[in-house]
Amino acid sequence: MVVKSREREKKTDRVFFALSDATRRDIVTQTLDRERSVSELGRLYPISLTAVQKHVEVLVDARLVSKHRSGREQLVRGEIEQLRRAHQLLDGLEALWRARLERFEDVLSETTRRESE
Amino acid sequence: MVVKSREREKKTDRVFFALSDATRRDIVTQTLDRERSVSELGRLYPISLTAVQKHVEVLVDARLVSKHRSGREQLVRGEIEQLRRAHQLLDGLEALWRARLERFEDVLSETTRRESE
DNA sequence: CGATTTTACAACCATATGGTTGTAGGTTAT
DNA sequence: ATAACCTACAACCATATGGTTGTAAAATCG
Repeated sequence: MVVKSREREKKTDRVFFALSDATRRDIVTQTLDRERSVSELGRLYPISLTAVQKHVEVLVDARLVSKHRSGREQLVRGEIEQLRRAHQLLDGLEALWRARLERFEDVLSETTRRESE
Repeated sequence: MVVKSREREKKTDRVFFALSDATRRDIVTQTLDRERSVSELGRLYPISLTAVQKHVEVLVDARLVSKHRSGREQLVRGEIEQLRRAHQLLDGLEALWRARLERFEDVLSETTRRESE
């Protein structure tokens, strides 16, 4: 049985929500490739550094990136685990759809068989 | 080259945003399995029917479900295409991460080779 | 026909979101 | 040392979100 604790659902909410903004998706892209400082990220987008900082915080809360300080810089690194969870969730939904498709195909072949009798 | 039109990005925003709410994810689950009327969905959750209607609208805008009228009922059906797009986007991100991992492993094996010399 | 079901939609409300500017405190470089 | 750089955070603002209740109009049932 699939367990859906409220806590787990909220975590999933945060992951999908974090990915629902193009700037944040790009930050994930950049930081999965290699670590970037917050100010480096700030130079990539036409918004204030504060806005970028907030986007990074949303991603940290969703565990899609992690931060660690190095001198005066805060380095951001993309993390894979929650992406995998989201991936699995989508897999589950697609499996449901395939099951529906198969039932539909069964009915169709039944009908075809009867028609050819 | 990956083309990122603003229109496409907004579409992606809507898909991930629609999936960032547990009730909406459940509606997708239910309607991928089989069609459900809006009122039928309304009975599944501890919120008003109006709230459920709004959730369905968000999902329709994201093209994660479609609606068609049958008599007085509005039937909702889960759609697979946008789920697949989201799936592919996650695949792309995971591929980036794997590339980073491989570069890291290369450096590591270089180091190991030198150490054993 | 009259009652019930199902949907639609407006109006309202509290809170969240995504952006801004301004202030300030560490860290590094010249 | 002092200037430049990087980050943190408060305060503010407009709009979006997720919920509510209430009203009303089709469609179906008995």
